[in-house]
Amino acid sequence: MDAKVKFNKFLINKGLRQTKQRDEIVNVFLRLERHLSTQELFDIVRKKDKDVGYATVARTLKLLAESGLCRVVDFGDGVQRFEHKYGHEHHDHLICSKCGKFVEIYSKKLEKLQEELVRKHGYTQEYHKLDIFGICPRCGKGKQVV
Amino acid sequence: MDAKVKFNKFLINKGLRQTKQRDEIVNVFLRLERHLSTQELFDIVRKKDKDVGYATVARTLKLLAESGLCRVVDFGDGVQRFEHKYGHEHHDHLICSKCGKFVEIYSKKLEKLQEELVRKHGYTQEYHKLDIFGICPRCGKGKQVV
DNA sequence: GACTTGATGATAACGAATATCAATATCAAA
DNA sequence: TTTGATATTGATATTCGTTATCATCAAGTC
Repeated sequence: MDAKVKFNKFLINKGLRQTKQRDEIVNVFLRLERHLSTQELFDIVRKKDKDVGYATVARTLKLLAESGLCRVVDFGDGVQRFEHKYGHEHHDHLICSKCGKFVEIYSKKLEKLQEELVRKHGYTQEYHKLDIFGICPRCGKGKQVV
Repeated sequence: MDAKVKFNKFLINKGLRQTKQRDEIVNVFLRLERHLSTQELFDIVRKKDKDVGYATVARTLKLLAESGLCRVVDFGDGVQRFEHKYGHEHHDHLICSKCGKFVEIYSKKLEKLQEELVRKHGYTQEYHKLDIFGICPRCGKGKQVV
């Protein structure tokens, strides 16, 4: 199912309305394949349409998360960022602590191990969040031979 | 080396001073083997001594983190919490998303796998943070048979 | 004991997320 | 199509944890 369709179904299911602003915001978000903060998305949307407020962008991102189209990522800098989720494989992040550049990482083995650990403690996993911080090749160049 | 001694060495190394307030705050923190927010630690310290301000507790926790005695944990609720690090094995967290109860988890295999992943991308790992959210046995009881 | 300079406490400033509210738009029903 | 109940909106106020400010105080050196 198309992501946009899924969102609209979500709205109807919740008794919410489809509006011009929500359409615009969701369209822009879905088109951009990257992590965005509320402010960043607001700035982009605002360039096309002066009639969209910050609050509406924030509210719509919340709805997008609720609907399963995106998820919140929090690298601990106090800013919530949102990334695509629907139609995207789960992944974790490897973040350069110097320049902030990150890559998405995934390992089936890792996931399985985590699941095992959870079961061992009697928990039922809902989701997890693995952020690895390190130095990227570019930032580490010339620093050491390892 | 005793944790307290290590902290005092850290202070001297940085050209900082040992004060009554820092002593008190560090003592209380080291005695309590649990995660604490600035506010929580402040409340506890304040009960013993009315002459310690919130700002000093916040500043001291920052120093404790810098000195390697504690680390910041952030479960994404907007509050920084601090946990012991010195003399404690590295571990990750398995958190109940219903009641907030958590257990510390550790797996050597998991750590190794992560290290491999990092190397594969040409990064040099500094640290990582794995939080798994799920339902704890108590909260999940009677809900489903799985 | 005096002096240099870091430390302190109270509180202001900050920043992001969220709440508020009057005006407006949606959409189902008439 | 018009209407009306109510969800939505934009601007902004509020909230809340963290951080900065600054006059006063105290640690540690001489």
